[in-house]
Amino acid sequence: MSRSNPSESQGDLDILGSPRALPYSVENPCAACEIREMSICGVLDCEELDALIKILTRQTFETHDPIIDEGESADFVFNVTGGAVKLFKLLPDGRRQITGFLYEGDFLGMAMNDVYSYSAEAVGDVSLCRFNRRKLEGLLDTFPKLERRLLSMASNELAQAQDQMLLLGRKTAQEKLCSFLLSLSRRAESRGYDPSILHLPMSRNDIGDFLGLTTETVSRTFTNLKRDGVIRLLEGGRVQINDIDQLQDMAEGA
Amino acid sequence: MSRSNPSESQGDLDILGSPRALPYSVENPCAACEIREMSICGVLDCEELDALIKILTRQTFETHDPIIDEGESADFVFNVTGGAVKLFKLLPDGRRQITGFLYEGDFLGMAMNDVYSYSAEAVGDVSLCRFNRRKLEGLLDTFPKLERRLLSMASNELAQAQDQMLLLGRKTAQEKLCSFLLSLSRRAESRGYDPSILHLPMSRNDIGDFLGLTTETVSRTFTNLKRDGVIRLLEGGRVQINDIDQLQDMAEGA
DNA sequence: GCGACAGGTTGACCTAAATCAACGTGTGCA
DNA sequence: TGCACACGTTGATTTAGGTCAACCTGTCGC
Repeated sequence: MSRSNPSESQGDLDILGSPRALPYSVENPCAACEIREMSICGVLDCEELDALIKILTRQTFETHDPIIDEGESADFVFNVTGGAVKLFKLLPDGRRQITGFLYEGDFLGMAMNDVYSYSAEAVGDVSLCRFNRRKLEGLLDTFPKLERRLLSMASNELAQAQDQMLLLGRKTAQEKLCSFLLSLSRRAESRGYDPSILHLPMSRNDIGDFLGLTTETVSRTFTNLKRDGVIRLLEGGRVQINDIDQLQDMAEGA
Repeated sequence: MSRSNPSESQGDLDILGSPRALPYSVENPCAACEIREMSICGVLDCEELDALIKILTRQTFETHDPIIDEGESADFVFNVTGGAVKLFKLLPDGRRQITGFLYEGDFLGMAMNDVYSYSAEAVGDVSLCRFNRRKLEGLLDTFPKLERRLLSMASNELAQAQDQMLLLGRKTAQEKLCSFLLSLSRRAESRGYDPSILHLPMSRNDIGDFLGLTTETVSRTFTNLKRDGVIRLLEGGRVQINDIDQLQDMAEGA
């Protein structure tokens, strides 16, 4: 797929409803959306979803496709429905800081003014729901609980950002990598997956740019953790954690 | 003043109103509050402020007084009305990351769940308005514009946090310090002060813990900037910026 | 008036992580 | 079939910033 032309399909053309009489209108794919409960849409009920779907477009992206570019007019916000997305900021000479990875259910577009304050790119195959930002803001007046949900998401993101500052400013390479693996483990657990088997769709370079390290240091630190029996590298970019409590201690230098 | 007993005065006992017939109720000190416009209270009008003042307590603190402690039950949120506050997180071995400095007009308590996710301490003399969190949350239903304001503040804080991640993860000591001075300059300008004269109420050690550096490196970097004619150190912990454009370039490695 | 102490600066030296470099390995395309 | 390229690993060397130590200044309490 071309970088400049991700596939789009208008939500209201994308009729996937089953013939059974669902409690939702069959024209609304949101009703059947598997990740709805963990995303912003989770606070809305059936008829409210109809309002949401009118302002939504579905999109898909492949590895390295740009999703938004820092500095562009911030006309859209997104809901990740599948795959992983990286958010990053660049310095003029090309140094890059990844400020976060988003996975299914995550909302993209929280921290922004008129213009995107960071860029976003697909890590592997990604599917999104795209919303016109002005129209979504209009819905906030109609559905106060949507606003409440956004506020609580922003609050969580802020707490996460503070943890990341502690990591970037004060942790060693090993503590950084352990913290990263631990956060993936916690996320897996909260989504009902096995917390000891992690999927790492991103490259070593991406991990480095997230943790404030180089590719080489990330690779060496993985090797050390493997050697010390803390983790095992499985095929397919997966990692097995042998002792989560130990990892927790190592993440805090305890 | 004792660390454990900051002075308190109930807002509704603190009658400061002038005898003139103000458009506000004279019993409400918020009406005359100089920093109201830049804080959350700025969105409320006179009678709405009356609801706010019922749930507010004024407090003052001195240097090094703790204001909140990470892990404590998050029962209160605060509005800084004077002085500076530092927010920080600690690792078990004492390493510290300051995640932000708050000044007058700033809101303290955005990113939190049941429990404070960071600590806060006074930098110099501080005055605050303290709100019962549950009661303030109750007001959000009554005044939707208060909620909108909080969301936009959270959004700004998030953007700031992302800038700080770029700084901590990818900038050199000199770029870090220049970025810090530049952000103080921008804040001064936005508040109507001279952007080339900065007040630094915090210690070199605090600056180091904010920028992910040691005291010594901060001190040496100040010396270098002075030597290169970028800044001048004035008495009273103030700093004069000689060329803001140059500082801007140095902050981004351009 | 002075002794203790906190904060700041500077110097000498050290080290964690960066840089530079070589080399695998897998995958997709000619 | 093979070769170009992206990605990962490992080794040798460098370096930015940390650590350790000395010293200076101002100030606060006695």
